[in-house]
Amino acid sequence: MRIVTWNINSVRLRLPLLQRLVEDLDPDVVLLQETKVQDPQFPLKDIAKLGLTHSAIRGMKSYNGVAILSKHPLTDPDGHDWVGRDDARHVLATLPNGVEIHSLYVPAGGDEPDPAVNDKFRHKLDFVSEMTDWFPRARDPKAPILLAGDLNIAPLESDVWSHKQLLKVVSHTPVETEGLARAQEAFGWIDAMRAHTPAPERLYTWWSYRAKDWRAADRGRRLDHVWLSPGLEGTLRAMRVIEDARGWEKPSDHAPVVVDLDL
DNA sequence: ATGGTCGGTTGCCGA
Repeated sequence: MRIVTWNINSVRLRLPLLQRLVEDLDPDVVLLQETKVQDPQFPLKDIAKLGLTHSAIRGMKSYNGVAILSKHPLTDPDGHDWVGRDDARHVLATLPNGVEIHSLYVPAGGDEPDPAVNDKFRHKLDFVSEMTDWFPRARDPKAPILLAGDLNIAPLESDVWSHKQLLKVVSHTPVETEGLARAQEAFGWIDAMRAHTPAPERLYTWWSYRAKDWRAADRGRRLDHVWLSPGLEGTLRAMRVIEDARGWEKPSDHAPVVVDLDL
């Protein structure tokens, strides 16, 4: 089974790029983040033409928004609002093979990495903390669960272009990377991208729009992740970051990540 | 040290 996750940064603007991605990769399931559209306006009919006829979506006006798009039927769609905000950052659904899929968009956290003065950073830390507690309470790690999306944290030194220069930059500060490590440990999540491509090999999924030549500068960060529950241990067959998609016409600033699981 | 670019029921805000 092939699963793709992508922060698309507006699903309506980039529908042609989604079409190209689906034609190129023929995925069973696509997870999206930053769809930036309310549910009634989500382009489900166009996406069904690509063969992704089943969906679980949670959107809002202008900001955030997550989706699960699938060739196969989806049951028990749901979503959670951590930190008590109804802001469309999480959706989940179950595939016919029993695998539960979660699409997640963690708050970016603003510019100032100090929760005392920056409410966006406080929100990010609280969101990760509540999510950390939720999974062991609500789910059995032995169950087959995949969690993927834009976690907005690059945890390892080789997940960023310069560990030293980014230590005080939101996405790579110790309080964030330690929080993400706790979330991973609390449920026993397997970091599928790093299981396939171990550190210290360079592995990025995001390059700023502000660089004049993103490919040459290669100042990337691994903000997008695919996590597997212990119940899915041993199923990972392949993983690839579709870096070329960052160079397509009118690109998202995130590249898609594809995993193949033996299910 | 600074400013750089995107998207959205836009003229700022969030990323």
